Amino acid sequence: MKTYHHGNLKQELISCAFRLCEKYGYETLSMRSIAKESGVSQTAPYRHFDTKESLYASVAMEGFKKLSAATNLDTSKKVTKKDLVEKGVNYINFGLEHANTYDLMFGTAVGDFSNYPELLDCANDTYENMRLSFSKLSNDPEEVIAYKCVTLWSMLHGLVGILRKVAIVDQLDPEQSNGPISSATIIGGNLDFHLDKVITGIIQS
Amino acid sequence: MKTYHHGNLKQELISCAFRLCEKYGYETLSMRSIAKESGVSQTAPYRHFDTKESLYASVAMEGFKKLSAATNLDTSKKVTKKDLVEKGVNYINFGLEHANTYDLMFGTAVGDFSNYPELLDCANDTYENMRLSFSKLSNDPEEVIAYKCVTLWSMLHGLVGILRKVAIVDQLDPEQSNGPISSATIIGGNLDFHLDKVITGIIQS
DNA sequence: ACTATATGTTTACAGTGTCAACATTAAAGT
DNA sequence: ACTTTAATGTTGACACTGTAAACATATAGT
Repeated sequence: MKTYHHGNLKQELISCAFRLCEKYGYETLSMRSIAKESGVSQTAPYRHFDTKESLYASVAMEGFKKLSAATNLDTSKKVTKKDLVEKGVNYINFGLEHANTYDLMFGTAVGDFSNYPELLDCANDTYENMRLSFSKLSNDPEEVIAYKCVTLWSMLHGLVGILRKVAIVDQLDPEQSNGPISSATIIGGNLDFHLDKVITGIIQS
Repeated sequence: MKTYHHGNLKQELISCAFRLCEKYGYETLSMRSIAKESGVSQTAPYRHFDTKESLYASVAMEGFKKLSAATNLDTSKKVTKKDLVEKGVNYINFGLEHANTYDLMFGTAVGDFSNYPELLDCANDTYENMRLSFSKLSNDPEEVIAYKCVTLWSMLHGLVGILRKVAIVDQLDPEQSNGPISSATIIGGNLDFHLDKVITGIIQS
């Protein structure tokens, strides 16, 4: 049966947008297409989202929740280097497997997170957990922990970028051995090993 | 005097787009506005660029040229750690000062660089120079050098991201001392120091 | 039951990328 | 030098976009 009021449109729009984003990238998203996909009139979404950006913000938030779920450690228990490496691998994999969503989360689609406090909270959650993890791992003073967090997160975030678009290197000539070496060749099959090395370095720094 | 044929429209369009991109971000760019700004009809750009993306590609290329100019070392001379740090600082500063252009270069605006070989070359130039720099600095085998490059570039690229949008941390509660520490506080005023530490770590790895 | 509010629809507007048809000029071939 | 051709420009059109305004209907609070 079809009612005038949808009942759960907001959530439907978000998950619909999320789905489309994952598949085709956020740049191809349109308010109208999402509305149509949700079986509702073109402008219905505007009862729930002031602007397209605010829809983006909601989708990004979903992304951060999933990212947190994949990377957050249980900081009430003991934390080991191995834990960190494992979660680091998860981070990279999230970035690669949900590339389109990752772009939405870390790109320019949502201009200023502080306009969306809930999004800001979710986004911070990842960092905060990382901070706690590091503080469980050692007795470093606060600034050192912050330094290590920033370093690790930069590393992970940068690596996702490099391994994708910035993997210019791979596009060059993957088989030619005298050219620059493919980052995927180095890292691709050895992500664990690579991250272990990187994280070890950070911990000891 | 005003001639029917512009004479140098292609270059004009690129530099016009570049200017507008720097100021307002690539997302606000439109073919039509660029055409108008260049004093030419709406569809004139299509004589020089098949699609908007291909204009983006040209603008991104300009960006990579400037980035290279700011970061590339003279690899015919001796290379020191200090050189690397200096260029690393330049990289970060480029990312922060030309944030909008940086987004265009490393975001999703240009889907696949391999469709624009010249762009690909320019983009690779940065990495290639970094590779040469590292190889001048030590006698590491090729894979190790590649590893170090990837690590450093990830670090730099990630740091730019973190220090901008991803500086969620800073947006939280900048003055509250028990909250997460501001990445800008840690890094902002001490970029040289931070990078020195990071690069030292990478070199020794 | 009555009213206010939340949630939907229709219609409309200005702006977008891009295509097709046409106009003008510069370049190339004779 | 004259003609043909290709390069470069303009006009007009189309389907699509974000989003505002006016209107319709259902739900919640009194």
